[in-house]
Amino acid sequence: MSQNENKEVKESKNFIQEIIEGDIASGKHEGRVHMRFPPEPNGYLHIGHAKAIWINFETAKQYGGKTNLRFDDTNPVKEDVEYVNSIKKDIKWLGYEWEGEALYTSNYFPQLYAYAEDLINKGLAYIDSSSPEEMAEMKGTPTKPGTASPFRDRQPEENLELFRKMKAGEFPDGAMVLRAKIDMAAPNMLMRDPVIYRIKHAHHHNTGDEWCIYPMYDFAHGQSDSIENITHSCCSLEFMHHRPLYDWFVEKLGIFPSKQYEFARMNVAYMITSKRRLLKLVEEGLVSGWDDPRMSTLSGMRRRGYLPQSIRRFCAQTGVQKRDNLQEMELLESIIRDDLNQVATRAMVVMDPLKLVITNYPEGQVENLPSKNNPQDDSAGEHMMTFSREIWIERGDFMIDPPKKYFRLAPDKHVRLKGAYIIQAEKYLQDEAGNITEVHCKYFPESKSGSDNSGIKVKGTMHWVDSTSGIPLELRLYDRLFVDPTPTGHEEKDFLEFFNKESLVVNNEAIAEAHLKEVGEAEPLQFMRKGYFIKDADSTPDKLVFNRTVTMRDSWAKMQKK
RNA sequence: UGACCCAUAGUGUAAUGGUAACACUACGGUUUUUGGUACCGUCAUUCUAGGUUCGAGUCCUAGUGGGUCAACCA
Repeated sequence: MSQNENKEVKESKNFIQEIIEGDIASGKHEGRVHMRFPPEPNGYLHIGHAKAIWINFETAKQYGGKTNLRFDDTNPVKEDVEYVNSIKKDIKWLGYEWEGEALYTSNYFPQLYAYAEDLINKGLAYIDSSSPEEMAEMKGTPTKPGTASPFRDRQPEENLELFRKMKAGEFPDGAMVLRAKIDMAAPNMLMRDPVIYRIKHAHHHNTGDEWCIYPMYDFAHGQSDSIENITHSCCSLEFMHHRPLYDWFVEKLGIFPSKQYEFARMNVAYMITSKRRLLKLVEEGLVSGWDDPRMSTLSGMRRRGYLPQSIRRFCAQTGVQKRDNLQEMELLESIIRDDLNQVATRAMVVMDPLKLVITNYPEGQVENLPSKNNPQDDSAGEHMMTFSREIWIERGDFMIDPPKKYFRLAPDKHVRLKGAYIIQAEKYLQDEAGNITEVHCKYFPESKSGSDNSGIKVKGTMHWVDSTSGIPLELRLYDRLFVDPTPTGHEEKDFLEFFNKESLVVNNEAIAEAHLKEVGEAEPLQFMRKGYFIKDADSTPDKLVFNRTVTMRDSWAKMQKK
């Protein structure tokens, strides 16, 4: 756990913690706390899942409890081992360890089948041979009660026989279903005799071809919680209406009484988490894949250079409650910058190079200057940079006719080259089009960084790269994927209309100090005055590629806009 | 024209019947060899109307507003 996580101790309790503390106080389950994270292996984990993972694992940990990882794999046509593996990888990356081995709802199919027969024998479930259309018709509407299926009064013996034949594979998909017999007039639509088993002659990623009938979510989830002796089953708000059903099965089956609690899922501005829409971005080639650094997936954020502890801190700071919420990106970015600031190795990279000649620096001379790896942390050490007569500076750092409060280089102005000398601009060269091609300066030898006795005071300090050792770079500059905070919140418009065409800008002009040749793939970097970056796996020995994680805060740019 | 859930600064989260707090954002300032970092300051009488109480953001009632529910998905 990071320093930053520890320094933000939260004393106030969320509603789930209060429930748990109440349960512990009353001696429920002997004070045991056992939770679970139950993803369906049908896609990649995203920022919304991170919140659910955080709630379950952190809360259990806080009360000395355990958290299971259970793959809720009751629908064979949607699921795949590829997703199982990526989900495990992402949870570990986030920094969590589940209790024992990963579990699968599909491993409980025999038990769930037995529960179903039990319900049939108790006269609480029946085989309905109606078509899906007929069933929908008889379901009613929220304001109009449903009507009973003509098969609702089938006797247990017949139901059992049909159910066994279903299991034996004697019927085609869709021929019939098993329904719980509850109340066709219930105000809660889910209590109007929900389907609990359906026929699917499909290959399952875990059970293969062993089964051709599969339980529905409602007949699997609560029971699986119960089988695992889960004490607190936390899920998002949209499952609220399922709770009465969850409790009904627990009661009628007489099994361990797990309890379900619902929290509001976390929404983040400018991000989408709908699997369908994320897939569309991938399919239409608007992003490079599920791990594109702009994606809200954990794999995308990892590649972007977000630290797992930053995501954890974000989850902690956004809280747990039952109201709809839209978190601002500014909070996430502020946390990411804060964490990266502590650990990122500093380097100098010029993104838009302009040649600068130091006219009074001896031709052919090259000196080595030390550069701190991290001013926040002396133990991070330092590395060497070369300095010579010709260096690269940022084009935006020189102006012929600067505005007020411009602290950078301009004719006759002084400025410090970070870690090197103070220079003063003397003249500049232009091409026919009027573009500045070169700036000529003089330097003050006695102003050397660390031993400055020049007495010159400067307002600005600039980054630079030496021409004798600088290396070319590819920079991938990422921005938010959408130009609207809620791209899916406009009924009239498709979310793709809000796609940010500038969400990726590739820069192939950048020149970096040679030290970057030595950095590893997971090493967070700060390109001074430019932002935080991370080396991308697309890098080759000839061409290093870096992803921009987040820009620096830039109060000058903000001032300029006004 | 049903049921259920929700309502506190721009955003998000606290305040457990007793002085509305914290973070982010925004704005202003100090420090600084990153216009970064760090630090200081400014910004709400809690959706509305009644009620209970010595006292209500908190409890009750009624409105208003938002969300969710009619897959052989999870």
